[in-house]
Amino acid sequence: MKIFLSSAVNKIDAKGRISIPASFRNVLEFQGYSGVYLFPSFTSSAIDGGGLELINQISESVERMQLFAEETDALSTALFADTYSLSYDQDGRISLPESLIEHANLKDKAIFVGQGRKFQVWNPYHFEEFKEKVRAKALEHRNLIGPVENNRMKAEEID
Amino acid sequence: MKIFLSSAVNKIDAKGRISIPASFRNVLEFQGYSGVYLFPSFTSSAIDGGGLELINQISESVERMQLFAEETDALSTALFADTYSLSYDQDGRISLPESLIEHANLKDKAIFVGQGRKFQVWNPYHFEEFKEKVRAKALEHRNLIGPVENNRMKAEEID
DNA sequence: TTGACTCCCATAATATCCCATGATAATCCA
DNA sequence: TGGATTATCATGGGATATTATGGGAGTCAA
Repeated sequence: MKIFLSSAVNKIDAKGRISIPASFRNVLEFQGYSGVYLFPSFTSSAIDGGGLELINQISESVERMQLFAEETDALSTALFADTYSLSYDQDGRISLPESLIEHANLKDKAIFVGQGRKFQVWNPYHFEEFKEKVRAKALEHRNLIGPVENNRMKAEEID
Repeated sequence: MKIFLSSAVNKIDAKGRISIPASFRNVLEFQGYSGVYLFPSFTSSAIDGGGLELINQISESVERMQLFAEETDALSTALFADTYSLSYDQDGRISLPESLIEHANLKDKAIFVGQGRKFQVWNPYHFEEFKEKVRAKALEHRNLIGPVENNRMKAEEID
């Protein structure tokens, strides 16, 4: 089990805690850290999250860019200033920082959405809206995705 | 045996469990994981499934995209948010997530349909309807199908 | 003290483990 | 070859483990 898959709605309790889905915790612990790295998504009102592998990939790609010193500083500030490292308790719960809650517009529930090597945390209501757009895009780009749908007839050829 | 062949109707029991056909389990274990990856089909009210090979092909096609590219979030959400990794128990059974049951309109029975490197899970009744449409279309387009040998797996890939 | 944050335990719902059974298919052997 | 013995498989059900979540008690700092 190596990647973040599927999605789950969990509750934010009265103390501000929320459970990380058990299947996500498996992936995180496989990467060697009983916690998550969270930061505001650049493109949506959601929280991006991942484990050690994600953080390593991001810092490596910054180094590979071979920028001038001040550009590297600016970029890593942009990437890491709002990134939180949160280790979860023995029941698998974290409490989210206020700035992330605001960025993602979270109220009493949040949905954890698997995206392969990372995941996102959304207000469930806003995620439904996003998903509608996603479906349209996925159909457009279906041919890029690989072998999944290529070995059988497409629906429009049948109906 | 390396590919998913033939089909079988199995029962969904009172606890929501269903057996993966034994011949499918052989293929899955050959790929190195005693479980399946399931996700809603983009084009039909069925569940698409496969093993490690399928999920690796999908993740590789996403990895090739840029980490922060604008559409990467959308695409990986479409691919991974509704994909479930379900390892079966020692009797070869899984319990299907509610969202997949709804998508495929499953009641008390489901048919597993081999499709080579992946398979599908259908409500048996809906699958029969689908097959009728496919047959009709195949007759219309039979002149396009070409020589038989080109469309079939080679013998050594099957045994 | 007050509020924020731990750690720990309780619980209900669900999922998984383990064993049993009947049916069918495969194997064996005289 | 044919009949009997074994395996394998799908499925049922009781027992156990896991999960998400609520809440009590202790810690620390302002």
